[in-house]
Amino acid sequence: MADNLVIVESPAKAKTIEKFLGKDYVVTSSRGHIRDLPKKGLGVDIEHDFMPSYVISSDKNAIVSELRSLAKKAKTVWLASDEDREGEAIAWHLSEALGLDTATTKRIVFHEITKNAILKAIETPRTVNMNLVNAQQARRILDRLVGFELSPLLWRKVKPSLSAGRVQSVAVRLIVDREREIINFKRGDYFRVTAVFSFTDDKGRTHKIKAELSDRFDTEEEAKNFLNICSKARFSVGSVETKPGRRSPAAPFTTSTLQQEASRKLGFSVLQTMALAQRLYEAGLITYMRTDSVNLSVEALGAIKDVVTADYGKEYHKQRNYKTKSKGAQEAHEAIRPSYIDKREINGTQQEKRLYELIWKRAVASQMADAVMERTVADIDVSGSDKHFVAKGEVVKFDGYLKLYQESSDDDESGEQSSLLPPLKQGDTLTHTVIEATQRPRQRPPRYSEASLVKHLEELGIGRPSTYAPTISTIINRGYILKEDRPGVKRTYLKLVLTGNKGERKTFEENFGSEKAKLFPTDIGMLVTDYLSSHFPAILDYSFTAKVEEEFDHIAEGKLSWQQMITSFYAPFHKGVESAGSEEGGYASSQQRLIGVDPKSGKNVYTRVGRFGPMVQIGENDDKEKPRYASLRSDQLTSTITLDEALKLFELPRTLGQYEGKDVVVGVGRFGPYVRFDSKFVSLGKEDNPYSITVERAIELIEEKRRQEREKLIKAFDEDGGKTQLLNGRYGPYITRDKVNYKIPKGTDPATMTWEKVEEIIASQSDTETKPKRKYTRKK
DNA sequence: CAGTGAGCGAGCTTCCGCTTGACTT
Repeated sequence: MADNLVIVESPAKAKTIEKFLGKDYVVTSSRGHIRDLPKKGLGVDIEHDFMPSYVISSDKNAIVSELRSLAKKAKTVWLASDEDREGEAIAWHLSEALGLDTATTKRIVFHEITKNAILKAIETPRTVNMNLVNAQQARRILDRLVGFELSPLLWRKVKPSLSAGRVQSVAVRLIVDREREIINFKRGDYFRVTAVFSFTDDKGRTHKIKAELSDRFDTEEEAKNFLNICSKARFSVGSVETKPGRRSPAAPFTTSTLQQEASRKLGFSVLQTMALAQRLYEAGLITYMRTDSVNLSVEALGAIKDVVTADYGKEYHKQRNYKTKSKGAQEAHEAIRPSYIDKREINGTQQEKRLYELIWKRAVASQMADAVMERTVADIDVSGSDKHFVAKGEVVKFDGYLKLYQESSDDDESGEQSSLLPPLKQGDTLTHTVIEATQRPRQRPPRYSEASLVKHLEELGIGRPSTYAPTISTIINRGYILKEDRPGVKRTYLKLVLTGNKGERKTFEENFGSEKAKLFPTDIGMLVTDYLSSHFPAILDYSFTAKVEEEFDHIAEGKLSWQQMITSFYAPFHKGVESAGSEEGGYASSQQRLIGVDPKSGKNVYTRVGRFGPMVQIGENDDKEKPRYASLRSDQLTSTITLDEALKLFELPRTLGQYEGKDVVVGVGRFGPYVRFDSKFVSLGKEDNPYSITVERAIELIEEKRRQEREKLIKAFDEDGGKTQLLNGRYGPYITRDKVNYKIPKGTDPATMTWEKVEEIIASQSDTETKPKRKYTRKK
């Protein structure tokens, strides 16, 4: 038996380290935190200095007992969790749970998994730093207090099962604030003027030069006037300026930048990126994927230098050390990079390969030379006008890192690639081939994508690499935001074209404002944000996390006690919760908004978020005749819905016609649009619209459902009078008996299934009573 | 399960941050 037990956080890491350390060391992992506040209840004693009660997490019992027995056998236990606040707390919880003496147990840290780093760490152990642990406790307890006092307030005031927290509530607020900016954005158009000139040089060669007017016009009139001037104008080069330029590569990936680039370049969702990266990590192909560090190990720097020098030459290599810019970074790991730089390609799925390639290129390019260019700007004067055109040219003198990799940006609207300009000099005259004034819409603020939200959260220091993806899932699951595609609208626009001295006015049509996988707030998200912002402005403040982080730092430095910090936070906070809870007037609801008059009844039409969500109402609340109500669709907002859209909601449910002597009715229910026929429901397909669906299509859906029902039963077993059945379900064939379903093991053909085989399957799946079988909870 | 637009019945929901499996009805 080995004398030494080393405990790290991740099993994959344990495997690697064990190889470095040799026979005397057993390396194992805690798999993250092992103890925490209880899942239910506050778990913090408010009356007694906020004393927390920790319990072994339910899914960690087996790991903890295994660690206990290993620890007992070892002479020395080395706590090697990550070098940050959370890692320090894990080390402390481990020593508590394993019955080790915190004051003497060896604590080691390293922020790269290389042999040198590990051996050095073993030579220089310390003990658990309780100041750092206390900073973590303060973080944990503050989050618990905020989350578990605000959430119940929302259950009472808005809706059950909602949640609020230091991170998620601010994330929602970002999206709500952005949507309001978009709603309040003043639409408008401008005219952008572009030109193609032709120029004949000394040697008689003709060149085409693209240029854009330095000013934009607000109205068609102004644009037209300018083109009129152009039709008679002379064009001459006013000035030519050539400047050298440089571009440097981006730092190697952190979690956040990986998520952004994988989203922009590969179209992956944040969740998808993390799942793929996890697989690459577990396969030993990349370093740890949840990191905020841009640092590369000395060994990696050397390996990259070798690759760059061999493949591109010495002049393409430049060693760089990057510094993190993000607030609150804790840098317990390296940047995300390939484990072996010389491994160009990997085996795996297409997606894994693409993500690996991205990581490889980014890491290698980060150690390459700047790209050097020459930028030329020529001003082209227009006689009879004080405005001028600008032509830009750029020549890459040395491509440097661009040979391998170029970072993309969120707003890739820059359009044309600039290229070389012909040799112009001051006073040269040009003739215009064509000049166009194109009507463009003014650009509104962009909606967030998952990745750009992560970027913004990181800039504000809110959330950590391990929580970006789960935070997005949470606010979607709570119904605060939606991730959606929106089709956009048809827009007609003008183009004034001047060819020679002949002017034309043309109309074009384009699809405008379509969105792909963007984040939209729901009415509930907006309501909850407004409610929390008005009652708890400090917590919804974008800088709240940054402020408390400062105090956590003081605790970590031993300058402030965690109880002191929590006490001064909690007193005013809790008072706010109490006073909000005792406020008169039941539920928080949004203001009623009058959107118009119903032409049929002459009554007012209002929108509002009510007890059951966003709705439209025709008629007054205190009318003798009860108002009519309809719920909004999930992609509509009470603040932006138009009268026409609102009235349309009252058209459902509607009867399409008759089939087999019975009514065919279409409506929208809890599970989306449906057709009701003979008291049975059939969901509409994705391509069907309940407002325009024909009776023929509805019948088609009904018949399709009937066919499925007919084919549902594969076999009923006579052995127990048909109680046990083989059925065709949504996920393929399965066995059912007494309302409990059993899956069929892979490689078993359901058609030839025997009674014995069925018994065997049921027996094998019944004794593993790890999780309760599906419960049927019906609300009435 | 397939709208509702209260007023007596239960008990639950929830935070953030560390980490991986178990397991899809």
